[in-house]
Amino acid sequence: MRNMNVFGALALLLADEIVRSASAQAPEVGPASSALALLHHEPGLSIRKLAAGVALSHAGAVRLVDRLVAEGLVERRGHESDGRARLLHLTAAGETTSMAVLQARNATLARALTVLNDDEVAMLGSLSERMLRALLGNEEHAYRVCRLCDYSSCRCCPVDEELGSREAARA
Amino acid sequence: MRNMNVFGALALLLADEIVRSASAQAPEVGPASSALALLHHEPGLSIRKLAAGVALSHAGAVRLVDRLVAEGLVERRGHESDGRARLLHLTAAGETTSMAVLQARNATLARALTVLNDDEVAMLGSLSERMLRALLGNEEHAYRVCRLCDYSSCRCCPVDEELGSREAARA
DNA sequence: TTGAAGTATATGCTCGACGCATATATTAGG
DNA sequence: CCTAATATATGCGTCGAGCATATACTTCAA
Repeated sequence: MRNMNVFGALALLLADEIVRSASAQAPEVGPASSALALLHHEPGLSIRKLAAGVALSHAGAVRLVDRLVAEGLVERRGHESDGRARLLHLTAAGETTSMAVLQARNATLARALTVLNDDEVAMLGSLSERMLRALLGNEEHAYRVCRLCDYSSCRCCPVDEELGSREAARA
Repeated sequence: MRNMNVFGALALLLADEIVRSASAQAPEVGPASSALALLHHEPGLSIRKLAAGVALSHAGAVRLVDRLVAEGLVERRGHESDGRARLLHLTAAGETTSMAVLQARNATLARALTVLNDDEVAMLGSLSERMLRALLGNEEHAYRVCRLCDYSSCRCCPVDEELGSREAARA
């Protein structure tokens, strides 16, 4: 019970600090930093998917993109075959800001792990991966979970693997 | 690097789910659930301390308490010697709601730990405690970190211990 | 080919939570 | 007592969010 409480408190502390440090690099607090990170990972995202990834209503996502476009960080491009769709892309400035967001998140996590040695980090990673896989929901949920992840440094993302293996299990 | 990413994603997932499940028991989303949990742990809290605990401005905390009072969950009592201060207390209904909030948080955490055996939970707790102590800031920060903790089931709270040992080290 | 239903995005409107600055009440110190 | 400090409350404006609806486009069927 005490272990559970301690772990829960750490999760809250870390998540707060991750979100805080990440959004300090974005033009506004809230979901903007997640949006920039998601667009870095998956350029050409639609508004709908973005809305799911940042846990906003569709209208909220439209307004968020409006603001990011006004800031010069994002641009709406037309879809070549579907005239309704807009492909969201980061501008050069958006890429820079997005990298700063990811960097801030990584620094926060790295700071937390400094008190552990390599073996302990590996152990923590292993335990975390099992919990992560067990708690993972559908694809929309996966978007939200990885909304601030640094994909470029995450080989064999367990979230993707887990979704893939479930898909395979259904066949 | 992969371990770090996985751990960070898990922290985000867990914190989101903890906050979501806890605030589902409160009359509104946002800091209300934290306020109820904090008041359960420390009856007679002042508005100022509450504001720090839920990361709100002073004015925001006043309005939050206004709403909780209107819901019949909290009451403002006068301080016996200081006429300025108000002692915040949970009503009977507030206690009930607060217990539901803590219960929801505990259930979420328990669900995450089901994939680990006892030894692994102990290991996770040990690693978490070291990170928690290292990342802990001042007393206000401690209030925020423990804002959803179930103190009644957390013997020897490492946050209190850590703050105490630092105090002792200064003497 | 045309019309209805479905999908993707955008907007009008309103609400409500928040913060800043300020006001009120009370205490403490000189 | 008078001033400064402390604890709480309020006037006011801002802004992000959601609901409902509008617009644009695609798909499918008759």
